[in-house]
Amino acid sequence: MTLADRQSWRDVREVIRNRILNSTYKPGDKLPRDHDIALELECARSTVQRAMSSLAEDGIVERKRKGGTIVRLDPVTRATLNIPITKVEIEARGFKYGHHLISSEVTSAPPSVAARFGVASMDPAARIRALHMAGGRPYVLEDRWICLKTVPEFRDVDLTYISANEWLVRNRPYSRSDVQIYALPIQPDEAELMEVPEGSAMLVLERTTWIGREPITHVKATHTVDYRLMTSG
Amino acid sequence: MTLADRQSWRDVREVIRNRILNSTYKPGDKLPRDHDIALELECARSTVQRAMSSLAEDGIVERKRKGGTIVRLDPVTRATLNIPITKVEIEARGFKYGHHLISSEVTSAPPSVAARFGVASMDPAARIRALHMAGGRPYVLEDRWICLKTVPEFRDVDLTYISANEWLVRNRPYSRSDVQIYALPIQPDEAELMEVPEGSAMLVLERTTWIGREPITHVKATHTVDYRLMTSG
DNA sequence: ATTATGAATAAGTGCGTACATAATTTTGTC
DNA sequence: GACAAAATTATGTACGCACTTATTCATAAT
Repeated sequence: MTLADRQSWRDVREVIRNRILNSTYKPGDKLPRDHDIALELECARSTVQRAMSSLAEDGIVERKRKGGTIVRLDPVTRATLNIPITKVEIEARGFKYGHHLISSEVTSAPPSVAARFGVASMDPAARIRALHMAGGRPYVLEDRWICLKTVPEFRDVDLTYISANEWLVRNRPYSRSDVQIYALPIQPDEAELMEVPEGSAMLVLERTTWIGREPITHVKATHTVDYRLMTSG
Repeated sequence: MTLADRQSWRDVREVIRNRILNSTYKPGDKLPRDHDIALELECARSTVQRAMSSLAEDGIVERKRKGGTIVRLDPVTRATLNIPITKVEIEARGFKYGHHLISSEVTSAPPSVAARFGVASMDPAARIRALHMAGGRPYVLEDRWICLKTVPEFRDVDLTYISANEWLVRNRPYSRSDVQIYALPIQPDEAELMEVPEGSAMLVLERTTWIGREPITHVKATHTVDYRLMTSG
């Protein structure tokens, strides 16, 4: 199967992907060397290289120096989530954004939070509890810890004007983040804030972010009952 | 800041990323052309190109032909989920995998399912309900629809030996998938199966997969109460 | 039999050039 | 001034070569 003329590395990727899909190459099989595929498809090795590294990124094949390329034995679904700034998300859905500060204090972070950052202590820390509103209705309840050693300027931010969420993302971009997603019955005090029945099943996203090795913030975001995280790709 | 000698495109990416992090380039700013960055960092344009397209994939910058490269105004957190075959996931956690078929029938798929595939009808369809066990305890309850027009061989699969999940992923790789994640209180009949109190908050993953434009399968997977989806990157 | 040593191999990276493609800006025409 | 055509520009892709690096495999030394 020779590709006629003008081709992009995406075409090469499709050819290889199709061979995996139709079992020309089966899970565990070793693929020909980049060089040979290049000869067969009449393109440069660098084009094959680009296609193959894309397939590797997608979790479809595994590549090892000298070992060559093999079709993954245990294919994984790689789904990419886009998590926007809450305000942007709400406005994109056509609702008016609102923000209520529930509490703000400087205190000592519990070990469970420090553990998320992989440090023994992250004191002093700011704890912010806030409610993001969409069209006047509760949308996300966030419980946030901020490492004041890493972000000392945060002490001077007026949270009545801008949410901690937005201030941080606009002023303190992170270099690494970790996300956990789970379901949780809502606590009695939170049920009132979120205007849902006690014990409702809520989707919770916990995000932890670092700049380099320094902790920035850890946030537990509890979403409305009907909230859905979506991916496409 | 000139890079000394041997450098990989990852180094170039880090230089640019750091400039964005420390606000040398601010959200909305236009970056220099690849060519100029290449001159400054003393490398080839193709190296800059590789670094830049990686930053674009990560959602940090946006690139347009002629328009140049700009720092994204609304930074998004791109989190990549790895969703393995359930059996592999359970065994990776050190539990013995078990699989119980609850029901299997050939029927007509409801409109809500067909709608997920973006088709008017996907008949005939197989509906499989099954429970995946980890160390003898319920782990995932799956409610699956399979398009028999796309996957006719599925009629002959003996589901007492292999789960629909595993058979499909090993025999019918997909080319496109869509994932939705949400929280849901468990239904009374499902509570008994999953051995949890009625109304417990469950994490649900719905996955829809296609091969080309043809529907393959849609599955609603309800996870154990303490289940956490994790991402790192 | 076990462990160093080293040759061979296949992917990873870098470079420079050429051309393709899309979008913007300039120019030309009415 | 409005609109279409053409020049310009920055990213996208392709290619071939050279070199690097990790890993395997065969061989030699212990």
